[in-house]
This record gives sequence, structure tokens and C-alpha cells, in this order.
Amino acid sequence: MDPHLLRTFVTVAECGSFSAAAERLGYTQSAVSQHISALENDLGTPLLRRRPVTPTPAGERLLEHAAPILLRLATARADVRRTLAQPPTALILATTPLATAGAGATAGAGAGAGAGAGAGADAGAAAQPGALAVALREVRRSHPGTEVTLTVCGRDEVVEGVAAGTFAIGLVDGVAAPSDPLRLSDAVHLRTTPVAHDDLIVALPNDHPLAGRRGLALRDLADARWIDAPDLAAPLPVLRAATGSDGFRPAFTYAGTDLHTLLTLITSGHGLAVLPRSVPAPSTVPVMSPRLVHRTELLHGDLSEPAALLLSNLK
Amino acid sequence: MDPHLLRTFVTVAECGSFSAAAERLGYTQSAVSQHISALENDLGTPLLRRRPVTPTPAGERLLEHAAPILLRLATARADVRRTLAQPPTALILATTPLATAGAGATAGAGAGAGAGAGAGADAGAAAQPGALAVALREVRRSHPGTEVTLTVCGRDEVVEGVAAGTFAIGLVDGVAAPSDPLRLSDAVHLRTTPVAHDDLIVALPNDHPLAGRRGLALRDLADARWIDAPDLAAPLPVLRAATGSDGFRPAFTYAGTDLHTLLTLITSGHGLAVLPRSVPAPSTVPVMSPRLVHRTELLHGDLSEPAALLLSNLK
DNA sequence: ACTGTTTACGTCACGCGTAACGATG
DNA sequence: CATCGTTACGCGTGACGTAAACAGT
Repeated sequence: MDPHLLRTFVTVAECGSFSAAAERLGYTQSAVSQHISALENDLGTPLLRRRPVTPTPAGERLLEHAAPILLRLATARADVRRTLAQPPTALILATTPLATAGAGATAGAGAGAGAGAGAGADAGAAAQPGALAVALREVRRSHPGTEVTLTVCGRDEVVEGVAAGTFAIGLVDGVAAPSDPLRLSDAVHLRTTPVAHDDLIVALPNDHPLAGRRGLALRDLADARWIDAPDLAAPLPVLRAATGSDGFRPAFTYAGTDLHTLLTLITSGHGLAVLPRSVPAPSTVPVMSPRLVHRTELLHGDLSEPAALLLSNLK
Repeated sequence: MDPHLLRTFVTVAECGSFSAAAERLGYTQSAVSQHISALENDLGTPLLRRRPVTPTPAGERLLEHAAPILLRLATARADVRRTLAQPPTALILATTPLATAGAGATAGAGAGAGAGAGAGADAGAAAQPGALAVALREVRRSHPGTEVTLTVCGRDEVVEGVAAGTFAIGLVDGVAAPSDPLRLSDAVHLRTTPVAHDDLIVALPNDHPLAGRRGLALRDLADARWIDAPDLAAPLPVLRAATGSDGFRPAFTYAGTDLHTLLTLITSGHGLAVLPRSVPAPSTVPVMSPRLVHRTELLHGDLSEPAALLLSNLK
């Protein structure tokens, strides 16, 4: 189970195609085919059904393990490399778009290069500084000379980037039971600190019958039109799991990280989404049940890094 | 970072010798040497100091990751293989020696083949059935025809065995803060269920000045003579971490899994050990501070396995 | 001097690409 | 028939063992 094989396996599974995976990885289709059959050979069972390319049950089990393994390999490499490098003169702080919600939002500190640095989280007037503001302030105080770049991207990119050492620090938000940690399934080996939490609301169009209600039980909305915005709102599978319902089927998917766009979609009636209370949505109803909160956690790969100081200051 | 390289790296680090590792792995010294330099080359830094063979800081970082990665690779393989096999006609339940403590001990159910099946945990008359008894009973009820073998071994062997699929189920005991899970560092990806807990005591020789006390703070014993019995008692590093002291230095190490032997050692004054309250030690003092408990957790690799039923019955 | 690691070198296998083949919609 | 996966084959790289050089204790 060479990591290369594993990597092409997950890529093929993602792409649903040998040739697409080959291109993405810079191999020939032939090589990819050989990788897969090497794996299948080694494990003694088919992992993919061909045409269409679909994981077999065995393949699904392998997929559950492959990504975390690759992630951890990346972390290992990054961790080792970090022992060599002198304190960086520049570092990147990555965040999911709503990781700043909770205590209030922050002014959009100069968004940096990198990935999908969308509108960020300039979510209106801040009562008290949010997680991002705290993180930024601390980084800058503890590393006066260091050039800090801020990048906004999806959960997975943040986790992968922190694991691989591309990002020094990550802020990730998500939905969890009140005092549970975020289930960053694949990031178990990264150090994690909770930094903020917030209640949840359902964002609604203004004319929605529920608008103005004092609160609601999510279950009752299982059959509503939902927007799946996994990098921004509570992912629908999480809602399904939390309510034990199999509703919450996406009317459509918004893959972006721009809050404003999502709110526009919601307001204009394309569907609902569960968001932290602090977002400036025109019409919202608090989620009373099940008991869930919006949570922000800080991620970092290595305590000997800048994040160490940060950590002690946040605790 | 080929797993093979990683494996020889951890083996070399464990053995403290290239040649010993070579023998253990069935390679020549030369191959081992090449593996290590391949790794060092790939990562761009020395990982081991030679003569004596000792990890560099970079090597230590890598070691932290290597074992879990290898463990998870094993789990992945085992998980995939499991999707193929029909329900087993025989299964092995592995347990650490004291995983049965907590609610009371159990009669030593026929100890099986395998590893170091020592004296097991026949620790006197049981008030109510312990974790092992519960686990065994449930396995046998849910798998009437299945031949169940019980094996007693150290924590690491249990974890590795469950990960690799050698053991269907594992019971692991350890020391943790009152409602924390056991920190089975490398086993994060295995499913885990707490099944029992117990208070902690320090086992003493009869004539020890503290004998008969109502309770004590561990810190006060930091400088006592301690026996390091990592597979049986609370490992000393755990005590150091929990007390924030750097005492608890081992007078000597007992590598076995036999409780009776350890108690004999303690009683005859060779040193102290922290054990669950339910062990039949002649002279004990409850540990009042720090707040720690002895905990038993059930480990299994796959919910679709026998353990699934078990789980639901234990919950 | 002895033990133990590294280096040099030869062999063999493996991994990848090219290209022909096969299957499927 | 067009697309996509598989198989056959050849080449180069890389992995391992043998054996000689080298370095600590």
C-alpha cells in the first residue's frame, strides 16, 4: 500500500475516471490503471467498479482510511521540515469564511493571495473582536516582524494546508454538540483549540412563514428547500445526523465561500441554510433543537511554532 | 516516505541499532542503512545520530507520526479484508491484564493461545461482573457458534492487534482524568467505548509509613521508589504529566503482565505502583489528587463486526 | 582490534510510458 | 465509432544483497 497508489486511488475515486485522475496526477492512463490493479491485487479484492467508476464496498472502506493517511504523511513531512527552518519571516493564516463569527465579526483584514479569498467575513459592525481578530492580533504581537497573510478557503483546504505546513495556522468553523469538539475527522493529529462559539439560526427569506418565530426545531424543517453550502453553512449531512432525519436534501449546492452571495440566494427564496447567529441575515430563526452550536477552532501543526504563544494567550 | 522506509526507521529507533533492526526485519544492514539515508535524503535532514543510534529532533518529530501512520495502514488493510470474509467462526478478544478491574474482577475465563497470556486477571472474588465478563458474555451471546479465544497482553499489542484485525475486540485499561477518554494516542481511528472505571490506589508494602492513610496526593510521592510496570500499572510518564512533576523515576522496570508478580514485588518493598482500587493488594492508599481514574475501554476496528452488537448492549 | 555503519557495485525487479487491444455505451 | 480502461512490451530507475572500505569505542 504505497502512498502513491493510495493517492491515485483517492484521486480516481474523486474524479470518477481513470483518465481524469491520470491527467490530474501527471501520469498516463496506463499508469493509473496499473496503480489501481496493483492495489486491488495487493488487497485481494476489486476496489472500483468500472464504467462508471464507483468504489466497491471494499473500496469505500479503503477511502475512509486513505485520505487521513495521506494527510498525516503530509503532516509528518511538514513537521520534520519545520524543525529545520528558522522562524519564518512570513506566515499564512487560513480561515473558513465564518470562522470569525461567534463573538462578533471583524473588519476584513487585508485578504491575501492564495485560493478563493472571497468576501471574507466582513459581517457588519463588531461588538467584540471575533476569533479571527484575536488570532490575528496575537500572531502579530508575538511575531512583530512577520508578514502575515490571510486566506479564506474551505474547511478541507484549511485542514490540508495546515497539515502540509502551507498555512501556519488555521481557523475552522463548524457545527457540533454544545461542548463537543469539532469532528475534524481527518485532522485528529493536529493540535486544536476551541476559540469561539455561537448559537445557530436558520436564515430565511423575509416572507417565509417562519420569519419572526422565536425558535424552532430543525426536524420540522427536514423537508424544506435547503441550500447545500458545505464551506459556509452547516453541511446538510451534519443536520441529518444531528436530527436523525433523512431529510435536508439539497435543492441545490453553493460551492463558494462568499457569505453575501449565499445570503442573497436565501433571501431570494432559493432555499434555507443553518448559519451562526452572528451573520447579518435579514431574517432568521434561532435553532432551539437539537442542541447544537457553531464553533470555531484553531488548528496548528506544531506547538513549537508561532501558534504556541497564541495558544497560551487564548487559553 | 514509503511505508517500508518508515517501518525500518521506527525499528531502528526502537532497537537503537541498524544491524539489530536489519535482523528483525529480515534485511541486511546495508539495506537498512540505505533505507535510512533514503529517508534522510528525502526529508533533507539527518534523522538519526549514529553511534550511539539516537533520533535527532527531526527524527523525533517523524517518530511521532510514523507509528500511527503504520498502524493506520494496517487498519486500512484489515478493514478492507474484513469486507470480504464471511462472519468468522472464531475470534480473539484481547485484553490488558487489568482491563477487567472497575466493577469487580472476573474468574479467569479459559485463557487462550497467543502472546503472553499470563496470569490474567483472576483478581479475587467478584462483586459484580467486570468489563471482561460483560464483553465475553455479550460476544458469546451474539455469536453463539463462534469460538472465542481470550488473550492477555500489553496495551500496544492490544491496540496493534485490533488495528491489524488479529483481534476482533480489545479491552484496554489506562489512567485518565475523570471523564476524559483514554488517550490511546495512536488508536484514534479505532472505535472506542468506555466500559468501566475505578478509583486509583497506590499499592504499598505493608510496613510502609503511609499504609493505613485515608488518602494521599501523588505529588508527595514523586520521590519515592517506583516500579515502572507500563503494561500493568499507571505508566510513570502519565503520573509525571498528571502531577506536573518530574519525579516518579523508576527504581526498576517490570515488563511482565502478571499482577501477582507485581504485587509481590511491591509488597516486598521493591517499589510502589499506582493501580486500580479493585486489585487485591494487601496494603493500599487511595489517590486523592490529582483527580484521576482507572478506565477500561473497548476497542474495535469495525462496526460491522461482532462488536457492533456488543456496543449497542453496552451503551 | 572489533563492532557496526557506510559505500561501491552488480543483479534483478518494478514502475512508467508507448502503443496495441478490448470493452462499452 | 468514439471513449475509456486494460494488456503487452521495452526501457530506465531503484531496491536489495555481497563485499569491501571506513569509523568509532
